[in-house]
Amino acid sequence: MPKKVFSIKKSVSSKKAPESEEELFSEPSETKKAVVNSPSVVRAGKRTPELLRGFRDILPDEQPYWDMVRDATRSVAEAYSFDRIDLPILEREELILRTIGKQTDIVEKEMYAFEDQGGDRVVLRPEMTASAVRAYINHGMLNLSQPVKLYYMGPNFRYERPQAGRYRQHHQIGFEVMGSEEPILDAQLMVLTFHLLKDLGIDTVMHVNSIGTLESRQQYKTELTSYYRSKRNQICEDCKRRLLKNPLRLLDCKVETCQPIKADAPQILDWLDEDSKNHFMHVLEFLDEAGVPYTLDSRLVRGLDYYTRTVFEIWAAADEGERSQNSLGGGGRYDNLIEMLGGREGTPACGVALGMERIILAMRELQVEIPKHGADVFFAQLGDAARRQGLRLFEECRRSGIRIREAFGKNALKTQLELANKCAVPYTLILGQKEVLDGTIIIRDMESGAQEIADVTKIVSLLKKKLEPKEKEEKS
RNA sequence: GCGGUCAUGGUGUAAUGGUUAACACAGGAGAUUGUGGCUCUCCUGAUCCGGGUUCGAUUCCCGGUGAUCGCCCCA
Repeated sequence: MPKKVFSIKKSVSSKKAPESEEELFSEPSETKKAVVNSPSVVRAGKRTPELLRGFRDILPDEQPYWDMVRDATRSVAEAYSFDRIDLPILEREELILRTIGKQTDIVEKEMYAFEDQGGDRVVLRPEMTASAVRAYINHGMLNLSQPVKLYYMGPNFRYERPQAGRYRQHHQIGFEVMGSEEPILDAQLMVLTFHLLKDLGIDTVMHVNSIGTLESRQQYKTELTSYYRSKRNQICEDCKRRLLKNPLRLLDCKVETCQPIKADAPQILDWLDEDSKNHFMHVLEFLDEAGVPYTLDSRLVRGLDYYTRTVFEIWAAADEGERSQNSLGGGGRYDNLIEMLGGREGTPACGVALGMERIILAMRELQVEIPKHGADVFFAQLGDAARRQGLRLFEECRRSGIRIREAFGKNALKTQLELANKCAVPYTLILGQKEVLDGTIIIRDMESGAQEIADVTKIVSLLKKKLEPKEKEEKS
């Protein structure tokens, strides 16, 4: 339930009697006058609504980073034979409840869930694996050649306390492989993740673990729980809670006093069933072969209930050893999920999800160079006649592949040349009244300042000729 | 959800219980209405919101909101 209906309310004193808001919207002329005369209320009407907490605008400045991440993702996905899928942002609440596990924080307190006008319980998706699996089942993808490999990018929503690299709306990149339990596929996910991030200038280390099947994990949980029960009076409050709610999370505790207890706790690897153990060993072998740096992390568990066997997290190598909170991504195998959602029984799958904001944060910290979109030519115009021709001339250039910039919004030639300078173009075209009458145009070499007058009808081919040698230089 | 720190133009900083809240960058206009990279002039533009203390609050106090860090959790 939304707590506040009108954002205006914030600017009006929230402590005033509730009538004050009534006054704003109701008629009585005397009180209305009084209210309108009060400066704070007058301003309140004009106040710009603020961004919702944990939400943000991605401004033009930052877009080059996003473009770079998206481009790299597409190219890696294509290379590894993943097909793009776009999934809806709104899903049935049931889908998420059956997927993530009702006990998790995500479901218990972080979901944007509500009833729509038709009475359906819906949620803004908190993650995308559930949707991908649903789509796999809905569209009968089990009839395709297996495994089905899908990738996607898009926003997710979690009502959490915002922090650096953590937002209520955040974006994820995901890769899912459905319909095969070959350990090489688990490894491939990690390999492609490693290389994707490397392409983006981030060196990473994979943290890997196996949490076995549901059955073997259950046995381990029992063991772990009884171990911690015996130490119950020595552990922190959070751990006491975890003990009841989510025992595997005990292994995540960072409290000093819990560390020795944690160190002696039973290890999940000792409780794996034979098949899982085998599977895991193969995964590690493949990783070794692929040269992906990883560390075995027997305390890595992952938050979502649907994981089985392989689980992993990706950390920036620069963050190793530091207590940076944010992994760049994580994933694992979910061999039961497809069946749990009504798909064919025993259909195995695995996947990985990466946080785009976190990737970009890491890129900024590492000062990764962003490729700039250069320009070849700037078009400067003077006077109405020139502008009229300008639109057509501009389009002609664009069509023939010349990267051209303009500033039709400016009049002064001086200003336009300043902008041309900022664009770092080698040439500027100057079209004024005189040139329009003569059917000519000026080409200015921005480096030397030399100008020549050209026939306006031949300008495109002339420019291309001038630009050619420069392109060759750039390539060599 | 809990705890710490913080909040001044678009950005980065300064200052103050008392007249026009300063500076840099960015933005806009201009330096004989047709020429950039240097320079100069002018302009736009801010004390997060609400309440309290006070003759007077941007400054002090309280509350809210937001950001940030840690915890929880997670991408």
